[in-house]
Amino acid sequence: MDGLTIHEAAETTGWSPRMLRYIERVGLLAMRRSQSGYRLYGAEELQRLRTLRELLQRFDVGLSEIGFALRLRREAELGSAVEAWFETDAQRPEDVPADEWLRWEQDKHQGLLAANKPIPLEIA
Amino acid sequence: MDGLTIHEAAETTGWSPRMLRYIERVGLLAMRRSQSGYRLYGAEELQRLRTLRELLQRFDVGLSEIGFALRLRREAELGSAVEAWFETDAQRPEDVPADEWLRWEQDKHQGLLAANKPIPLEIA
DNA sequence: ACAACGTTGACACATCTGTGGCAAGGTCTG
DNA sequence: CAGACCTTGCCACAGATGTGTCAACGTTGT
Repeated sequence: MDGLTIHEAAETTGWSPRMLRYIERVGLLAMRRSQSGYRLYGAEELQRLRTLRELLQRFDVGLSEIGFALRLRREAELGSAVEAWFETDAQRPEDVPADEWLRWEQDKHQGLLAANKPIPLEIA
Repeated sequence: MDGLTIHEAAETTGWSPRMLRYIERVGLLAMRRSQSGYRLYGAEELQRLRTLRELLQRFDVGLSEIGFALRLRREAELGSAVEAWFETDAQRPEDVPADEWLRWEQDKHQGLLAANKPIPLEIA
């Protein structure tokens, strides 16, 4: 029985057992299982879980977002489509007027929306 | 006054005026404004909005997800941190047992969770 | 065999996302 | 100047995310 049980893993990683199952459920990590179906956490898994935790806290992102990043690198079509959409404003013609329309203090404090500065769209 | 108004833009792009404002609010596109503050939509903007629409429908993703993709390419640190997290299972030692633990039919029908097949984590 | 722990599934709840609608007030046009 | 349209802000609401807890049932260790 090599590997910690879910409670032990929870203690050393900072996640709750509940969340460890959830992380698996949303598709971020697939733990290996004992024959009877118990999840087994080895050194790698534990490390990875800790790293994930730091990642989320450091950048204030959610599991679903990491999940999307995973989708981006898994589904090539999606990746290039998104890439293409962003890229569309790479070759900008020179006629961007003195842009003021950006009083982007909006409600940054309110938190979550508009942490991204928008892509300035140049006219045709 | 070059450019359509928000209602006109709404009609030709398929978004509602409400959503056009929302898209701006979440940081995906910054429309240029008339001196009095009206949003102005030119050919480029319209095209981009249509493309965005297709993108979301084709891959069933949300604005927030595109927003995150934007963050990924804007914030270099975030990007590499996420990349690094995924990469950690690139150089896998050869001892992956006959992996069964993947009866990933879970509740795929139930919809949104686990559309991602999880990263199989190899033991140490 | 009994306690301690694991598994999935369900109920619950706060917060966020994506929409709509409405109010109060500014702008444009006939 | 009146009507139509714009702006931002707020209320509302369904569905998703992130967590907790509890139930019903299987596994393990002493």
